[in-house]
Amino acid sequence: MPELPEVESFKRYMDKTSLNKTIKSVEVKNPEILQKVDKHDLKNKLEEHQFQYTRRHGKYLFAYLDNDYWLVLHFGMTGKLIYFKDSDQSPLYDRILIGFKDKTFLAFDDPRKFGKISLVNKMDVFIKEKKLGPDAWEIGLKSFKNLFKSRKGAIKTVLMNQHILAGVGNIYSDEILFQACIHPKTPVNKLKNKKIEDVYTIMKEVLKTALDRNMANQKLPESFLIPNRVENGKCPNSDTKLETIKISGRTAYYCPECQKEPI
DNA sequence: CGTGGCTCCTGGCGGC
DNA sequence: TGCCGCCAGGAGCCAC
Repeated sequence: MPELPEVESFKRYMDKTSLNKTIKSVEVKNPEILQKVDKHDLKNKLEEHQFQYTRRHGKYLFAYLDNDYWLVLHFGMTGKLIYFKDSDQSPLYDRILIGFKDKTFLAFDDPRKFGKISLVNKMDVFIKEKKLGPDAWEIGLKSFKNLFKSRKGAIKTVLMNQHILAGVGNIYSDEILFQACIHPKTPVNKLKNKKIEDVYTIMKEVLKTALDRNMANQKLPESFLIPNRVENGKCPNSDTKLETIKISGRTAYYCPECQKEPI
C-alpha cells in the first residue's frame, strides 16, 4: 500500500530521525527480504557508518551512506519505518533493526514480508536495472503526455505500471481516475489530449494532498474516493454505490455514474 | 505490445 | 468456539 506519498513520508521521517549518526548494530531478523546482499555483507557495510541523505524514486527509498553505498528500501504492501528510543519498544514485525550509537533504533517493520531491501553502488544503475519509469512527482507535462503515445492499454494499468510511471499504485490510481471522471478500463489511445492534461494535473494534486495529509496525520477529504473505497461505499458526488472490477489482478473501485465506460 | 494468471506472505474476516 | 478459505496488493514471472 505504500505508494508515492507514503514513501515520501517515510523519506522525511528518516531524514528527521536517522541521518548523520553512527550505526552501531544491524540485526537482520528475516534475511529473505534481502536482495542481492547477504546479512553479513549488509552488516559490514552499515555498521560504523552513517546515512547522509535520502532520495526517493517512485516507491523506492534510497539512503546514501558515507562509504558511498546506497541502502535501498521497498515497502511492498505493509512495510513501514519505525524509529524508537527504548529497545523494548521494538515493533512486532521488525524484519531489520538498525541500532545507532545514540541508543536509538530504526526498524523496517513489515508483517507480510513483501518488502525488499538491497545495497547498491549507484542509484541510477539500480533504477535502470529495475526499468523504472520517471517518478510521478517529478515528471513534467510533456514527458507525461509522451508516456501515452503509441500505447493502448487500460489507463489504470498504465498508471500503475512502474516501468512506465513510478510511484502510483492501486489506491491512488483509483483516486486519480475518479477525480478525472475516467473509467479505469478506458484505453489510453481513446483519451483526448485535454483529458491527459487533466489526469496530469489531478495526479499532482492528489499526490500533494495525500502527502500533506500524511505529514499532518490527517485523513483525506471526504470528497475523495479513497475514504469511501470500502465495501458498499458510495460515491461522494452522486451518492451512487461504488462498483469494483478486477484490472491487472487488482481491485479497482469506481463510480459507474461519474466514470462512464468508453463506447 | 498487452493481458491474464499465478506466486510470494500473513492478518483479518466471513461463513459454517 | 474453532477452523477453513478467501482477500488485501506490489512486483516478478510466464504463457498466450
